[in-house]
Amino acid sequence: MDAALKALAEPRRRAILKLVWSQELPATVIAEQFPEVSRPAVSQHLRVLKDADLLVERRDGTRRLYSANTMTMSDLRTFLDDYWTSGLDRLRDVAEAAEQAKRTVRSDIDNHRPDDRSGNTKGST
Amino acid sequence: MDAALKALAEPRRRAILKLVWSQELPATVIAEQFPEVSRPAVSQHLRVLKDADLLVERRDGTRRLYSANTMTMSDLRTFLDDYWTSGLDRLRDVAEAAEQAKRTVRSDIDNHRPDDRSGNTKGST
DNA sequence: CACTTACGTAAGAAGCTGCTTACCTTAAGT
DNA sequence: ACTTAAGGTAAGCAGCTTCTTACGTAAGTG
Repeated sequence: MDAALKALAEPRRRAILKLVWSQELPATVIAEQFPEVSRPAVSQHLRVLKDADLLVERRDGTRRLYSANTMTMSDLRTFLDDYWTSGLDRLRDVAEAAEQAKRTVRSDIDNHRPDDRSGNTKGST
Repeated sequence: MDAALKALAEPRRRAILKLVWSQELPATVIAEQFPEVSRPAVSQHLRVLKDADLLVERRDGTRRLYSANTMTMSDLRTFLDDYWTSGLDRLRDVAEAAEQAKRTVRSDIDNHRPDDRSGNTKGST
């Protein structure tokens, strides 16, 4: 799912996916829609999309027919939906931490530095 | 909108966004949830999210309170939805091109090379 | 006013991405 | 068998991302 989002972040890949959204197309034809870049470039995009499960490849002789895996798209929608609604519990936790931080700074600095998140106080020189 | 997708492609940014999904949090508290990376790193992520309009920043004294702009998220959902359903017309075009390509190759090669999309047939040595 | 907290920005290192050219393989045609 | 079409893979490069450290600045506190 993570891969799908990353794949879609690339405009060219979105364009490719759009192309094969409603029907199968052979790699060459897809590549021809993008005269800006070389065929191998498109081929690589196709691989990324396929790896992200957004594309399905079907062999026909020497040709590779690609078509969008629309299911992954709807899965993605669900995923995003889920993503934000989930984990609201631990947020409560964080919210409290925020409040705490606000009122305990004075006493907090007494034993540790909130800003110094890394433990290495490496003395330069 | 493009920016929003790119911003969400980064796992860390998704995590940050999730954190401020239901309430405002000051930058420091957000940063504290990610001990893996430095505070500036988180600050930079916050900027990207803000630029993508996924975050809203509010000043309170020396603090910056961040909260998710949920509207952008729903806009994004709409955008994605739209994206795939739109442009189905020109696809018809491409589909036909595909068929054409299939049956006119023989005569097509007679006047041009389909694979040689770049015009430079630079003779090496 | 001095000090500290909160937080952004600058500059540079390291790694990832997308592109290109060159090459290789597989399936058809003849 | 030879040739061509289709298309993936390899290697390398340029540019973008992400991270780090160091620094700068605005707002409170004594």
